[in-house]
Amino acid sequence: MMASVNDEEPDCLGEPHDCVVRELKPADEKTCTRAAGIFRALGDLSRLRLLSLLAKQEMCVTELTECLQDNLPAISQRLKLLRAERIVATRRQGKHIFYRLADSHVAHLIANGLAHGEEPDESSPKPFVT
Amino acid sequence: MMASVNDEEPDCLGEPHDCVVRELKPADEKTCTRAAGIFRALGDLSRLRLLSLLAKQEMCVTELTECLQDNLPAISQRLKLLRAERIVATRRQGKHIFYRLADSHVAHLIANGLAHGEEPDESSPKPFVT
DNA sequence: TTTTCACTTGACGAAATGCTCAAGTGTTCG
DNA sequence: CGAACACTTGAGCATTTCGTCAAGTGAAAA
Repeated sequence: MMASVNDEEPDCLGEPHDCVVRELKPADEKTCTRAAGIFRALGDLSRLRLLSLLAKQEMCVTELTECLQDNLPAISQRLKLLRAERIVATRRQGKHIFYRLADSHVAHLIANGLAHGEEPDESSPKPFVT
Repeated sequence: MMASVNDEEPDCLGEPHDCVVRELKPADEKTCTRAAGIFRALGDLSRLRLLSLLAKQEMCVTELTECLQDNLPAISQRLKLLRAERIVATRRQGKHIFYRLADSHVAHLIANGLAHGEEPDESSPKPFVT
C-alpha cells in the first residue's frame, strides 16, 4: 500500500467547485524556502526583541547583553543564527563587534511585523505601514 | 549563588563605548510576542507555500490539497495553526470551507517576505544552523 | 432519520530547536 | 612575547514542533 500523497481523497477532488483552481501553483520553491527561513528566524521572542533593538540602532554584543538583560553566550547564539540567515551584518571596531540589520528590506519586514503586533487584538481597522 | 542573568560579564559592561545605549529598551513585550507568533507561523516551508496560494485567491481545503499535492489532515493541521494566529479566516459555503488571508496587513507581510526571498542570493549557499 | 461528505481533532513518535556550560578564537594592550 | 578582553562555538539537554493515523464533528443529501 502506497498512499503516499493523499491518504483519503474527497470525492470532489476532480470536480469543479465554485471556483476551479486546481492548476494554481504555490510560489517558487527556492523563494519560499528562503522566505520561510527568514520568517522562522524572526519568529522567536528572544530574537525579535533583539532585532527590535537593532532596528533602532547598531549595537555591539555587550550592549545587547545589557539592554536585553540576558547572558552573553545566549545572545551570541541568537546572533549566529541571524547572521546565517543574513538578517544581521557585522562590523568590527577594536575589541567590539557591532551588529546591525543587514538591509532595509529586513528592517521593513521587522517594522511591519511589529506594527501588526501592536494592533488591538481582535478584528480592527488596519492602519497602513509601508 | 544565583548568577541568573549574566553569567560572565565583560569588564566594559558599565563603560561607554563609542555609542552608549545601555538604557535602550526592546519593543513592548506583548507586541513582540504577538509579532513573533505571526513570524513563527509564517516561518515554515509547508505553511508558507500554502499561504502563497491563499495570497492569490481564496480556496477551500480540498483545492489546497490538490494544489499542494499533500494529504488533507496535514493541511488541515497547518490551517488550524494559521487560524489560531489569525493569519487566515474562513467562510463556509455548502459543504466546503473556504480559507483566505485574514487581512491586508498579513498579505502585505507575506508578499514582502516572498519578495525578499526572490532576491539574488548574495554569496554563500544554504544557511544551516544547529 | 440515517448516511455521506468535507473537514477537524487528539495522540503519539520523530525530528528540530533553544539554552547552558565549558572551551576556543582572534584582537589589543602591556 | 604573554595576558586580558570581547566574543564565538560545540556538546548535551530539555522542550517544542510537525506529520501521521484513527476517530470525531457538523452540514447536507437521501
